[in-house]
Amino acid sequence: MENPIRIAEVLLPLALGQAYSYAIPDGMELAAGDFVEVPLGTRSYFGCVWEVGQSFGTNMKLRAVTRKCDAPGLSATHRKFMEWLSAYYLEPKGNCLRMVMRVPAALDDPRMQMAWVLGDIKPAKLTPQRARVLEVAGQGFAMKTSELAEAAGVGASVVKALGAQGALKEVALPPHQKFAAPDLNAGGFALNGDQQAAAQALRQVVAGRDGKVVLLDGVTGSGKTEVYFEAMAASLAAGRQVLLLLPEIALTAPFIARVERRFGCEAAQWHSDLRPRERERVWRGVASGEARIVVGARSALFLPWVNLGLIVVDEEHENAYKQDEGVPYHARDMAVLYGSLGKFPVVLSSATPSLESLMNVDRGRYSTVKLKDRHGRPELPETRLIDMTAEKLEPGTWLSPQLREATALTLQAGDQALLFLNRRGFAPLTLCRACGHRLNCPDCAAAMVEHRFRKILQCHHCGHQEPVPQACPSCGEAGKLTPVGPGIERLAEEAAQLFPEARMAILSSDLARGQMLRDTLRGIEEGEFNLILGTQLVAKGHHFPHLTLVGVVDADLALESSDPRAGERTWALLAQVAGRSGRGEKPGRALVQTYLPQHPLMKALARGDRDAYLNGEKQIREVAGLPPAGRLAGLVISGKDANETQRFARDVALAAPPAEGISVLGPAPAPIAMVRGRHRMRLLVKARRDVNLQAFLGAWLKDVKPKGSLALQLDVDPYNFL
DNA sequence: AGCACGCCGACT
DNA sequence: GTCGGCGTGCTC
Repeated sequence: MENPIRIAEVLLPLALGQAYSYAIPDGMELAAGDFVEVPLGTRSYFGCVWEVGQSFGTNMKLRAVTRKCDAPGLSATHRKFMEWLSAYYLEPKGNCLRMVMRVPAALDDPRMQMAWVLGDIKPAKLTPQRARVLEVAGQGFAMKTSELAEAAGVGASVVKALGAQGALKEVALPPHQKFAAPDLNAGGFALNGDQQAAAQALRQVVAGRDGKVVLLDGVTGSGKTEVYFEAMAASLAAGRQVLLLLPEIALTAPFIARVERRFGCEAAQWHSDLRPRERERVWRGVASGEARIVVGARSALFLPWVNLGLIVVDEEHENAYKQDEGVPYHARDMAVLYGSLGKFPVVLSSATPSLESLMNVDRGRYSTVKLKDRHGRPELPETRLIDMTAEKLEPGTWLSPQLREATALTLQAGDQALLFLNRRGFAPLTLCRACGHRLNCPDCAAAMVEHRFRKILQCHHCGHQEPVPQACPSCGEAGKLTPVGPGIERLAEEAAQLFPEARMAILSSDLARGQMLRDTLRGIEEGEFNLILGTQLVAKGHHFPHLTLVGVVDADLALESSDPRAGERTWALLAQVAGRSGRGEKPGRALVQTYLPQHPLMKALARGDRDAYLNGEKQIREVAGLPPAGRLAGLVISGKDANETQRFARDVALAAPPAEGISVLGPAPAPIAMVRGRHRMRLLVKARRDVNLQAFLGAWLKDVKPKGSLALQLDVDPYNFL
């Protein structure tokens, strides 16, 4: 009998469904969770030990683990989380692990990390690429080869060549700055009675350490933030890490400052546009347990937590929690799953909770804590519908006389008014009046949207842009192209004519970003502007204390989608926008322009009756077997050739095994039938809640192999019907 | 994800 | 006749 060989089952961050076996060399101690370096094919990869075992002389000759990384290993809970994630979304385990291992530099030995700064010598030949590298290096940050190359938009060889010439100098990176421990007494808030009771309830849940989920349900201005801060404090006091998830983190500087004031320490931030060095610092800080508070976007869930004690999901109803590329996961659902695996609580916070969460409360799976407005105001300000079917508007105008008059009076009174239209650009559609031709994206089945401020036509699906043509590209007639329908820029034109004296601010994601956006928001808060025009951006939690009138220009926009959650989303959006008004001293009101004044959603909105709307919506979903009463999975089949794509989609549909409680609908052209030159067909799987949807999908799709340009994308619990 | 191995068009 | 295009499939 030969000696047993010790074997490490190593999962690699690649699209692989299972771990690969490697021999553990003599003298190396490995445990499950450890990060290691292993050879694969001709290259070397970092991976994670999934299991260790031994084997008695098999005939398979194994390659050996090269190195054990210094980084702390992945916890058993986190590995279990990856297993569940993989099983739930039917995604290869390696792809799930990849979301954890997106920071390869964090696995390198920190002592070995070298970086470049500007050298003393000028390069012999100054090519444009080299100039860009030197410009980036001249900013004074020491950067690693790959970082510098990426920042300058050149290959790594350019950097290395400059290094060899002495134009760049190699230096050892300074150690990362440490994350300080929180000071829980740094900045407490005075809580009112309601808040104290709510905070106490959350503290008890945190003390329970058993994966409970609490829905914190209260309108804007009820102080949910201060309440969940107390839950975070309780978890921190117990020595654990806390994660605060936000739907998007681009605009949250003031919010982060608030977190840091409360806890007297730096909050680690995690989002997609962190600099590589900071990304590495946060990853290491979380892995070592030193970073105690992380405020992050959805992907922060996959940081290598060692001691996570609480996740707070702020604005839990937000669609931004759903990832649609790569592994299509929902961060709110995965936070709940992680909590149950790690036996720690999860707090879901919202002024307009998702039907999913409310139904989980009904079923007794979640508990709920409700907060009333601190100033005794009703949930929604006084809201009135404007029946647009009865209005006779001049062509090319979108503001009804009622809304115009109300806006004028508001401005006269020295107050602020907000006109909300959830559509970017000038006009969503451009037609030729001579021949009827419609300006479409060359690569997508979608109209080009005119952006007049930037003087371009842009496709909102692939980003393609071109200048606005003078003549129709189809019939050649000049001056006959006509914008059709309103966007926020066109509304701004109308408003500027109606209210020439107004100090107008326009808030749209493609017009204002970064510092400019922050300046505009501050200007609004300080009363510098009195007429605000905005898209979705204005619904997102900004505080506009002088706002007394909100006008919704087209309340029906979001309802037109084929998505089963269209109504729910419309409600959340309209309630949040309407709720912007009357947050200061003076009461506010909302005027809502709609062509569907008899729609149950509009009628409930006018009465400020959230429960009536939600109950109606729940019934609709129950009857139709739609989420959360039933379950869905979406399949998008795409390919370069229309016929081939259709045929494959039909074959896939026919291959579906019959199953009790499950129906496969389609194939039908996807709502956007072509994107980036790829034709798209869609299948929808509808399942009863009590059947195993994953087992069905797994059995169905295990033998389906898209060939050539064909691709199949599975989306369990789809949210965005594209 | 890479990277090698494969089979069809424009070149010395 | 080769060089190389990138489609397909494998990596412990």
